Amino acid sequence: MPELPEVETVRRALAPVLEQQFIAAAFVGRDDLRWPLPENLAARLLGRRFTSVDRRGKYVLMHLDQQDILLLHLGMSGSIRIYDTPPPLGKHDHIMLTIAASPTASATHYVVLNDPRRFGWVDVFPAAHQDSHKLLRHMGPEPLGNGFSAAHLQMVFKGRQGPVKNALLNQQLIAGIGNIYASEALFHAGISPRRKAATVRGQRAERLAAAVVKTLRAAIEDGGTSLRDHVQPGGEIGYFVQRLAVYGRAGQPCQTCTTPIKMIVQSGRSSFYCPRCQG
DNA sequence: CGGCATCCCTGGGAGC
DNA sequence: TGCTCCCAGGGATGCC
Repeated sequence: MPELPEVETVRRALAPVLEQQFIAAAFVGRDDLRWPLPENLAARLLGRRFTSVDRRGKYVLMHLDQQDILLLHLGMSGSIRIYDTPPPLGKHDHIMLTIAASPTASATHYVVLNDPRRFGWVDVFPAAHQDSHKLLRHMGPEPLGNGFSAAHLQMVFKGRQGPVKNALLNQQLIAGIGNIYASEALFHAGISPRRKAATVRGQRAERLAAAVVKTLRAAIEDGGTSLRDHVQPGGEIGYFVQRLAVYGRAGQPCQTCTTPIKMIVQSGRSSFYCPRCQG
């Protein structure tokens, strides 16, 4: 599922359910997802209190008492569901946290991580290590934060001979953009996905930066994009799928000029664009 | 360092 | 209906 907007919908759903609440029970159904889970994960989580729920790129960072962070990445097929009664666990429900107002109070919520392909991952580490964490330390700025601008894009694209589409997917340059929103942002900026990243400067960089921000914000408003796996934690689908201009629309008319949308493969991933508007 | 191919894994849909 | 094949929103890794 999950690019920045989908992960943000997860964060927004989790925050009010978790903050200042305790883990009264923890079920961990296997010892690895993409990588081995932290040893004794269930025991380490039991009795802990959540302080706040943040997001960084495509990661959810759940802050725990004792200055720890519970990190979650949903990979390609992961989803979080929140229930108020104990749900039956399915084959791919790997982790369930029982949430309560105190470690021994009766449950208020059940938070379940489902991930059929198991490309997701989970870690627990001291908050002090966040900046040095292997998976976080090289991540680029948040596109919806203060560190992102056309000037930033131009700077990180400088010298890059590869296509701008690939550069947008590079989490070290900008955090949180995945295959859907890379195509969408490029369409809204009127830039071909094949254009060499280094040539996105000046007005083009301005248009792209603005399109990235606008596209991501609109998708968050709609609860993300549901193609096959993504559901919001309350079970709602993400409605941005109805607003996709090019992604998944090969052969359909461009909404601006009616030219058929084209699909190409770049570094093994599909890209969609209008050959006329994004010449 | 940049760029590309490969790999991890399961399930859904297309095509026969 | 049932089988096979291909594809999928992620990123680490290793090779050139």
